[in-house]
Amino acid sequence: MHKVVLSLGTNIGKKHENINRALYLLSHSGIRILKVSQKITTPPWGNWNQPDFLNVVVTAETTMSPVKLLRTIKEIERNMGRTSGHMEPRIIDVDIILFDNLIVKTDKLKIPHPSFRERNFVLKPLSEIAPDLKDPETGKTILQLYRELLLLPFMGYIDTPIGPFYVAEKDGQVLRTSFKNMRGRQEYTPLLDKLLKRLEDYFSGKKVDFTEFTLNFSMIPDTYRHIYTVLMKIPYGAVISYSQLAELSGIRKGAMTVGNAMSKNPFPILVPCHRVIRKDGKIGGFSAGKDKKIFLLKLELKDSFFNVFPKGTY
DNA sequence: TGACGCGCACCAT
DNA sequence: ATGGTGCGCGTCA
Repeated sequence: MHKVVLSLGTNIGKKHENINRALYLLSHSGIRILKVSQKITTPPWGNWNQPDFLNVVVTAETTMSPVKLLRTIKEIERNMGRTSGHMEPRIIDVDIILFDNLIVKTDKLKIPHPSFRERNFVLKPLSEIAPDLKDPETGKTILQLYRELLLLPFMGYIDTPIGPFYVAEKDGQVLRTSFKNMRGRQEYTPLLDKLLKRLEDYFSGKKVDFTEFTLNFSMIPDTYRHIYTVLMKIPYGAVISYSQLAELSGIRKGAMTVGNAMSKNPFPILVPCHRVIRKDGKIGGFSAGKDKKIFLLKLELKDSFFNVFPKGTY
């Protein structure tokens, strides 16, 4: 007999009935439900333009293998009318969170669920029904993981034409932005919500001013912080060279310092390092890839991009 | 603590 | 291509 943890979610139709129906189907498919958590309502994450979710977590027993369990779950989802894909509204979604102490990492199946440690709607209810259960990957108990989750910065993202863009918040300030995946509590706050909507506007080509957001500069060296502050005064659609920015910041012969500061910019887009270009008219580097810098400059400069960067300069 | 060496999304030669 | 440049960081005493 294997002990498993499943997470169920729904955000279409009669949500309580969907959950109950899924539990009924599971329990008649060779999965013995042991404990069912409270149902909790969770705002959508990832794509917020959809209804709230209703979630529960269950502990259960089964003799099935992980792959067989996954197939059974997918079949139940299909039978209940699930058609939509990832990050879309769905009538039912069942995830395998834990399976004994097993660690599985294949394309089709990942156990433990790769992001369950960042999800309140899993850890909170699970810490009520199985606080002492251990995560085989970290060796920590569910209760420990839940306590740690509460200390994690809030994190969200939007899909942009140049890939996902991540933002994190701590104590009402923007902690980081990034084109790379970030760890954090997968939940929106009013601040993240507002920021992501502004970013959506920005990526759709609107002129957006991000200076209303307070950035957390606490772990940033003074010189870099100063350079970032000066750079934030360079408006949308304008560009400046590394050496000019150094001069504006009062650092003589500081082009390299500026380059270093740009390469470590913790707030891409909000601190507009993409507006800093080489003195010889070339584009210069960008941590997330030069193609992204070119996209952002085209976005801001529109047609005049080709005047500022004639053929062969990038 | 402080000095030293290294590396860097640059720049002028 | 090459070497000067400022700064932060890791290392060593």
